[in-house]
Amino acid sequence: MSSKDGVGGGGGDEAPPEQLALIRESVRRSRAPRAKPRTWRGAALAGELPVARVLVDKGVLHLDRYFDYAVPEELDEQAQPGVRVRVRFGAGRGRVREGRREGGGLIDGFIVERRAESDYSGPLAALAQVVSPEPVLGAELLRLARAVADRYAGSLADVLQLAVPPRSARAERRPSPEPLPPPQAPDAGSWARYENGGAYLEALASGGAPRAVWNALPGPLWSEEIARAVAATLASGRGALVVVPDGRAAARVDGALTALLGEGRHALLTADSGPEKRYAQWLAVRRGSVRAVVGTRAAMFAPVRDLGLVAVWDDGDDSHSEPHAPQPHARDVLLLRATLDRCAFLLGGFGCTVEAAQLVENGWARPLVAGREQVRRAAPLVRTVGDEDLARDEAARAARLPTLAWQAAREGLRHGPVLVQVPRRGYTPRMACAHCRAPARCRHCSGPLEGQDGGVLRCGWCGRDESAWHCPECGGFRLRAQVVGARRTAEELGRAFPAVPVRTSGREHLLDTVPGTPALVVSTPGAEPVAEGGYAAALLLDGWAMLVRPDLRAGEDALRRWMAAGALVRPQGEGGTVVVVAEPTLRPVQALVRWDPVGHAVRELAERAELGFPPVSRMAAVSGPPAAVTEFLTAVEMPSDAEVLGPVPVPPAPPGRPRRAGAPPPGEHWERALVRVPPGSGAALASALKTAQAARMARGSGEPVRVRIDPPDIG
DNA sequence: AGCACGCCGACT
DNA sequence: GTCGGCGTGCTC
Repeated sequence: MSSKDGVGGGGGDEAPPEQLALIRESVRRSRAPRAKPRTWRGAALAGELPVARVLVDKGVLHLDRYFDYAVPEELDEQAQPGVRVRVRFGAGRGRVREGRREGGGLIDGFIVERRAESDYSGPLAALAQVVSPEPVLGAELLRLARAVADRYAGSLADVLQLAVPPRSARAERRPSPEPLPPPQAPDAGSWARYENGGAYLEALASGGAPRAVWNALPGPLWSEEIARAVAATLASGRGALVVVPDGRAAARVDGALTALLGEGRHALLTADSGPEKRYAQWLAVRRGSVRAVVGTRAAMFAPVRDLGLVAVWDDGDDSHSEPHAPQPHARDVLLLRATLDRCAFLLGGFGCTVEAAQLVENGWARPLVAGREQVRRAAPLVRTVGDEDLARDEAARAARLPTLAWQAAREGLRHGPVLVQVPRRGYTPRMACAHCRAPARCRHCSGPLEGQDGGVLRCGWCGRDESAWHCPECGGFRLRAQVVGARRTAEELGRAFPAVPVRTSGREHLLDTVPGTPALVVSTPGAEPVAEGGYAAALLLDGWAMLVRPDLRAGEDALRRWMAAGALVRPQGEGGTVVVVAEPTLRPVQALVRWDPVGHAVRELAERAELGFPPVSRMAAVSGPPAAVTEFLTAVEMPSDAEVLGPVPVPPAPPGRPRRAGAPPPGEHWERALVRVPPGSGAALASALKTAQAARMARGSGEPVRVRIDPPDIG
């Protein structure tokens, strides 16, 4: 602001449009049932549809509704539905100073509609500014965001923050490329290996909306198969959207799409590109220049024109879960999109989540699977090393590597690279009973006990020393380190096979691919590089450690990670072998041996239905200080069939790692209650929680509680 | 969250 | 009278 603007306050012609005088008194007296935007003196308003319905960009729940603003004549043309605007939004009826009304500060928003009248019975403030004429929030995206907000008991503004990227003026100025005409429909290619693969592609190409849960055969062809599904959809004249868990998977699908369709027909939306480039890509999609998108979870909202197909790859990967409020899951967002847009749906992976099995079970989607013969042809041979084998195995106790694994590695190294999967450190509790392998927990806070240099145990959460541990399960008093990290495993293997190069891939040092020459590749789950020509063998070490987590998903998750590694191994017919160090009687281990993730998920689903666990019933977690949680729960008008479990104390967050939403701040005691409803009452539960939360926020009373629909980590 | 409104007690 | 305490409720 220059100094001359500050004196006298008489901006005259140059006054911004919102600073128009309001005859305040007359408005207050009359309380007309319909606000006429004409209550603004001297304001020349838009001739037609002078009211703009605006979504104010504040995430707070009690502001989760639209506000009407008057459209000044000079903004008439630009103030179209979907554009970003700035409006005055503030308390009370505003101060009137020097004949000029000043509301609160300027805040951002989106125009959602232009109307002839407002049903607000008060004077309307005028739009302050149209930020840009680019209509970024279309009707379909708005409808989707609304559905996601409802489903997750969150606010529309929060969802839009995830769905609409921040503006970059430079990216908007750049014209998007001319759209290319639809490509030819591809042939079935490797989809022919699946029972209904060809039919699925044909349905896509002819404009249909088939919904499928696809259990992908092991091997590298999955990304090409996704590309074919996209191409078939494009051939029908519609758009397609693919969401994958990480940048590496996105790059693979991107490569497959480029190979199949050439450049220019699809956009890659990942976090790797900077904000400006990202927005430019997003705009190209919104403008219809690009009809297909592949990306990581933020791409789930990509405004693809005339959507014909949504696809998710590996929905069990937790990076599909958005960490920002209201924490929607890509699978469920795409499920909503498929329903709202009546488009095709493809949920694929090497494993099979319980949610995926449920979609098939309740008839919403159909299975897209290969026959057993094809599975046998593509899958590696899986062998197990259980406790009995280990007990007999003197060598294993000395070198930590069971004889069978040793042999498989040596044999494999004669033909190519060998993958060694080691659970990530910190993924599991660190010490366990040497006898029954129950994780050793702190008797005060249930945190994981860690070995100290001096031999004394210390709790990883509360820091208390433990000098007299004994196992509460079996009474044993000897401990063993649970998991040996990737680095030490690599060192040990390096000594064991001195002639072979050892490479490691982990969160820090991600290897993308390794050559097909003999090498030991030590990797944590999810970081496995792809080997040229496939691995000759894979050793899945400390498999039991992945299964002892006190989590509903431990079994499903372990199986998913094993299968992801096993899928990189050559087929059995080419000598591909997987050795998993885990009890062969356990259900996930058996499913791996038979390479039958769907059967595992179906059985798991039946069990969850029986026990009333998600996803068969819907759950919500309410966490916060004990008094606040109790108070909140009594305030919620629960659906009649809701059931409250708990509350129980929430263990404090492990120090060092960033605190997750739902965990108490350091030094505070929190509790968490779970609310459970049977199938069909999920929407009612979300709505009840949202209403109660809104009322609570509006009053600003007491300490805040956190509400999360579908909490991922219920023990 | 801010912030104004308004209904009560103590003051010039 | 009227100044200002903070409890309540609104924000177009």
